[in-house]
Amino acid sequence: MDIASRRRSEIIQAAYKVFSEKGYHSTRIEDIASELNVAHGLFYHYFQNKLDIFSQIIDEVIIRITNGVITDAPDASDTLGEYGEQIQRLGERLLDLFRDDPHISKILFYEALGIDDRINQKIQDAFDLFGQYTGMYVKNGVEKGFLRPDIPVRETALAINAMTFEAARRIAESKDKARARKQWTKAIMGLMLQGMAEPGSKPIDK
Amino acid sequence: MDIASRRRSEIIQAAYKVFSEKGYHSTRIEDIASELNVAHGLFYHYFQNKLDIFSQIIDEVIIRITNGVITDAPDASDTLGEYGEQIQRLGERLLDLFRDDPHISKILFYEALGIDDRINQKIQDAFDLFGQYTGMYVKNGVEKGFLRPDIPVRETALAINAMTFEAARRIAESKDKARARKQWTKAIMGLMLQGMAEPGSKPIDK
Amino acid sequence: MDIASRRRSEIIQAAYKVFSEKGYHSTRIEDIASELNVAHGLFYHYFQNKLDIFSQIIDEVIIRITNGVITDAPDASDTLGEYGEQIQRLGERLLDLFRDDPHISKILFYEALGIDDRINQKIQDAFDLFGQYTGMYVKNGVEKGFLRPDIPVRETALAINAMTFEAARRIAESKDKARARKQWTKAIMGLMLQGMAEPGSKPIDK
Amino acid sequence: MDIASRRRSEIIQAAYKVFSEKGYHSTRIEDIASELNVAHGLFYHYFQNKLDIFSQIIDEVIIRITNGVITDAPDASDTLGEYGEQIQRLGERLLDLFRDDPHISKILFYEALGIDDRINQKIQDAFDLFGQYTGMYVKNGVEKGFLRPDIPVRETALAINAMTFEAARRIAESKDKARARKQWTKAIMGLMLQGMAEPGSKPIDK
DNA sequence: TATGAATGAGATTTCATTCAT
DNA sequence: AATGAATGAAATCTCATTCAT
Repeated sequence: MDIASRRRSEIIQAAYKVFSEKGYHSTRIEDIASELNVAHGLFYHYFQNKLDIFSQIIDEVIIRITNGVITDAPDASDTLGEYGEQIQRLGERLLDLFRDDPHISKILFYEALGIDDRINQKIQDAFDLFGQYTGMYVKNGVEKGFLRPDIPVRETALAINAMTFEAARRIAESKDKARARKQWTKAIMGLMLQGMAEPGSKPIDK
Repeated sequence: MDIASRRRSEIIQAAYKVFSEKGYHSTRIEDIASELNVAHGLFYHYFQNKLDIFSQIIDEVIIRITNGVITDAPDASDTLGEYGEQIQRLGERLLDLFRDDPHISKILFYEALGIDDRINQKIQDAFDLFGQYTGMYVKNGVEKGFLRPDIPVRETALAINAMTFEAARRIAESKDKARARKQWTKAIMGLMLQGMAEPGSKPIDK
Repeated sequence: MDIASRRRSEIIQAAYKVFSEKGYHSTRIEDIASELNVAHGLFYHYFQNKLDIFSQIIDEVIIRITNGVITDAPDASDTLGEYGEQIQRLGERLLDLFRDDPHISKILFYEALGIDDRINQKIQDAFDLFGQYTGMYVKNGVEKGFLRPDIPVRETALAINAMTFEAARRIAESKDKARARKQWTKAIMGLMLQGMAEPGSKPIDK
Repeated sequence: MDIASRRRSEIIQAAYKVFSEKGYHSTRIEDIASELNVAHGLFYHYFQNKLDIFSQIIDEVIIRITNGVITDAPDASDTLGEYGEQIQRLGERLLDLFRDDPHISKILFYEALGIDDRINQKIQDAFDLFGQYTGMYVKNGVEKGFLRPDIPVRETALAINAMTFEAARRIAESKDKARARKQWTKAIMGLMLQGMAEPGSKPIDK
């Protein structure tokens, strides 16, 4: 890797840290530069402007999540049991990502929105993509017959993701992360596989 | 209502609109003032500064949601059937709120975070409160015996809320809102009451 | 005194107080008005603008000092003894004025200068007038033969005044005002009548 | 001297000039900048804000006076004659300072007071220090026996300083500065060493 | 590649003053 | 006479961006 590329990623690293700590608007180019003990003018040798680097950082974060999470083939499971294992692995990988990089949560959920329409769209697109991916799992389960056929696939997938991201955010902020993770996994897996109802209790027919 | 109070709410209305459209940082005091055809100096007769009014708007939004949603006694249901109805009413009221005021979604989910730590905290607190409220429903169900006793109450409650707010946001952005709402309701109610599993399919024991 | 005149002097009183406490630039018209529990718009029924009232206050202060101090005929004393008594009475009257109104010192020495050229000039003129008045005493003493004939009258008079105003300012700020006043009187009278030299000590001839 | 330091002192020089001409409040940052044909934003690279630079200027002025005036050892004189010479040198050095820099008088006596409490205090402290210094001279004279033992040291010292600063101010404003200086020196030295009384005239006993 | 001095647009905020009621 | 809502000029300060070195 040449010097320029190294510098470039150093700046990205520094910016990533500062953005996630202070937020986009409170971060001055100077803050990023002084994080590296470098003149702030140098910044503009590597990036167009402030939004440019932020946008790239968001891209990277999204790619990181995408690559980290999307690995299994969604049609690999043939039984509810396999499905459960598969979906849990999926969630675990996501939680690992957030655990290993505490900035991800802050920048993605708190600092990235409301800055720029294109960034909003990017994030929106990413969540849509995750939704589609989760949706493929659900669809597979329905087609294979181990998930209810009347499930609204897209909305259910997005709901699962919403729960999962909420879990990631909450675990990141919790004291006892190990315990929080266990509880959240149980809660989400429970809702997905069984629902909350005590077997035997019957809802009224509608 | 005297002139001052009227002006005050006019300014809040205008600010609410502009903030939700342009976001906090892109909104200039001038934008709010010119929305009312008023000198921008007038703003400072009624509010300390830009953050002050934004903070008050967030307060109002939170109060509106709280009042709109929290009405039923969480221990009113005695059967899974009643519980289902009750929880659905709850969700419907929330969706009504978001449907009736399109700005609410934009300002709450896209523009409010990352502006100021106190605002972040306020929103965090509100979501925690909603979580506790939902948690009381779940707890009631567990105690009455129609919900599984091994549910992690707090996390499940937060998961339910996460799904519900995701639904609200998605419906607000959807074209066919009526249909979206129906699908989302079905998805969430399905996850909560039944889970996704096709009855008969058995997960592996763990 | 009619209502209008009463209001007018109420406002002057309030303004005098606030100006002397906060200084000209830090005083808002609102501060003056709220001191009287009156709408700030009312101010402009009685005064042209902020500088107008400040200028009038300075006028009043100067008149007060002038009237309070300038009473004796400067040529009334015929001996050094009478002169000493006369000049001491003069100083005492000035110190009384400053003692009875603690604001005078603050507004005159700390807050009035550097606001406006015309105000500077006014104060300058007043001090010149006091200098001329003191100068008449000195001149009388020289002419009557009990003061040294080689005294530079104008400068000596201004020097005496400078000491006296310094005394006034310092006494106003001192804890034990009675003692401070005694010491200052002794110091100034001593310099004027005797100088500091121990009789017997002779300066080198020049 | 590097570019930054040079610029820094250029700005101080320009500010010093403009402040002394227009006063603190009438001086806009823009005025200082345009004095140097420089963008006003540059100001903020070198100084925190307007008060910051003014405060530094006052510091410098005080240091300049202190260094320029306080040089002799106050206990160096053993006779009234030596004392007279010493004290005159002291005054001359002060007058030289004010003569060589016409701004000093304007900024110190007209523009610096009433701006900010900390600045007021600074000036107050400086005058107190000068008072103590002069007081050491007086004390030395009393101890050596060539000054009257009943002199109130502190007040007399402050009175001497008050006269001297009044002299400095008046000379700065006079047309014929050389003559004014001669007269003032004579007046002050006369008061200090001899008093005004014609030898032979006796004050009444008290 | 690196520096950091310099620029200047732009936003917030203050508050003296006006004026309709 | 009294009110206080409304105006808008003006000033401070910030900081992304440029560019000469």
